[in-house]
Order: sequence, then C-alpha cells, then structure tokens
Amino acid sequence: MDDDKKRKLESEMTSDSSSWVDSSYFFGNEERERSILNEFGWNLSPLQNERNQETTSFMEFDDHQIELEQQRSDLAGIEKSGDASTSNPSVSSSSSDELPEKSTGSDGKPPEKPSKGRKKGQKRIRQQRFAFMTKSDVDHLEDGYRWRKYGQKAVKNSPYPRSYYRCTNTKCTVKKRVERSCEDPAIVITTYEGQHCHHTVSFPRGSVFSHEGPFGGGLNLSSSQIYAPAMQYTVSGPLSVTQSHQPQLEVRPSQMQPQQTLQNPSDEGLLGDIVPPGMRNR
DNA sequence: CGCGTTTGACCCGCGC
DNA sequence: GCGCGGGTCAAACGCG
Repeated sequence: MDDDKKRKLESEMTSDSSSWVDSSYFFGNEERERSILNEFGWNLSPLQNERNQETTSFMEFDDHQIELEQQRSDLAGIEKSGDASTSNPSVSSSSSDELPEKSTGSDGKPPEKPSKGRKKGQKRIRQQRFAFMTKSDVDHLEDGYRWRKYGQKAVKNSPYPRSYYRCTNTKCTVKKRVERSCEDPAIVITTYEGQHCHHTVSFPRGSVFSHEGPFGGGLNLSSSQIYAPAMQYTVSGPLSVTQSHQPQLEVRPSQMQPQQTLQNPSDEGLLGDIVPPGMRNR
C-alpha cells in the first residue's frame, strides 16, 4: 500500500493546498502539548490506563487554512446568495463554525428535496486538527467528551474502517475520526477537528481521567512514548512531504525533523518557532 | 423512550 | 466529463 498511500497522502497534502503550510507539530514535550491542548479547550484522557492505551504521538494542525477557506466560503456564499440560498440566508455565515445544519425539517424547511450532505456552494471547512496515535486495543478512546458516531467508511488500502464521531453537545461542532493503522493494527489514529465550546462531561463509565487535574482532564502525554512510525502517517502530509522531496512548504526542515523533535524537544525553541503567535495568544 | 450505533445512499472535491 | 474516494446524512435498529 505504501506507494499508493504515500502518493495519496501527498496529494491530499497538496490538494489541501497552502492550507497546511503552517502546520505545526510538537512532540515529546508534555508540558507544551498540554498547554497547547489546554489553549484549545482540549482535555485529553490519560494515555495509559487500564485499557492499555498509550499515546505514541501527537500533532496539531494550524488553522491557517481555515481562515482561507472561510474567506473563500464567504465569497462563494455571497456570490451564490443571489440565486440559490433564498431559503437559507446563513449560508455565508462568517462564523468560525461549520454548522453541519441538519435539514431535518425542524426549522420549518420542507424536506421536499432531501439533499444529503452540504448545501451546494457550501465548502467543507476544516478546522484545527489534532491527531494522536495511540496504542490501544479499543478503537474509541475516552477523552472526556461524549461522542456520537455518525459514520463509518472503509479506508482504501486498509483492512480497517474509519469511524466518524461528532461531539454530542449540540452547540459543539467538534468531530473526530478514528482509524487503525494498517501498518500496525495495534495503533489507533485519532484525529480531532475543531474546538470544544464546553467542558468535559463526567463519564459514568471508565472515568480514567481526573477532573481535578491541572488541565481539567488530566492530560498525561508521555514524551517517552512517542512513536516514530506514527510520524509517517499522522504527519503524513507535511512531514513525509517535507522529508521525501522538496515541498512547496515554507517550513524550515530543521523544525520539521521528527526524530529531532522527538528525541530532543528543546524547551524553548520549538513552540516559539512553530506555533504561530496568534495561537499562543489565544 | 431516549440515546447511540449501523449502514446504505448521497454529495463533493479532485485527479485523470 | 467521469470515476474514485472521503465525508456526511438519516432511517432503521439495538440497547439500557
């Protein structure tokens, strides 16, 4: 699958365009990861628990592209609003949320045309994404939030399906994808997209995380467990591209060396160099 | 009965 | 333009 997948990933990377140019990664620095996650409102579960879970890698995607996409989307919405979206004036909403906007008819809209999926002209907007690679025997890892599964798809070149989850909070548009690595079935790849607009909920089951931790959910990333192969997938896009051939990315290779990052997470330089100031100030 | 999962169909973007 | 693959919807179903 390697070549095919690599090509796919790379093309995905490039097709996502400039989008991920500013992608940032931080591995191996627990404090940093924690603070970043905290800034984004994430409360991640301990990554080692009775279920034998263990996070091997962590990454974060910047939202640079989101802004671009939103601008594009806004423009498209404005252009199209003249002819198409009479029934939905909020198509070109400039809010940062994707608002899947189910057309269940509850808003009085007659379901005369059960057009599944997004409305025409409404672009898929990607939000901030975090990806984790976790060694676990269970696919869906507890992270302090409640999720509702809304889809599952077979992944090309992988025997394992990918599951799609949405936060059950109606106001929260956070999604996550869960899939197993085809290279190492023991590894679960979890990708979060978006930011929670609420706190974690108490889980009656499991409760492997503490609500009294310094970050609410008690993130416990262990830097010693960063898993190198993870980089090939998780960072699939940016990193592999960066390393394999010359990318159009405006990133300095020295910042993107996974091994370097993994093994020698310098305390000061990494985040300062990688994380955009805007993000840090959030 | 409410909530979550399953699953087939649909939509959309992208490469060829 | 067409086909493929990823992502999403929503009805049906299961479970507590």
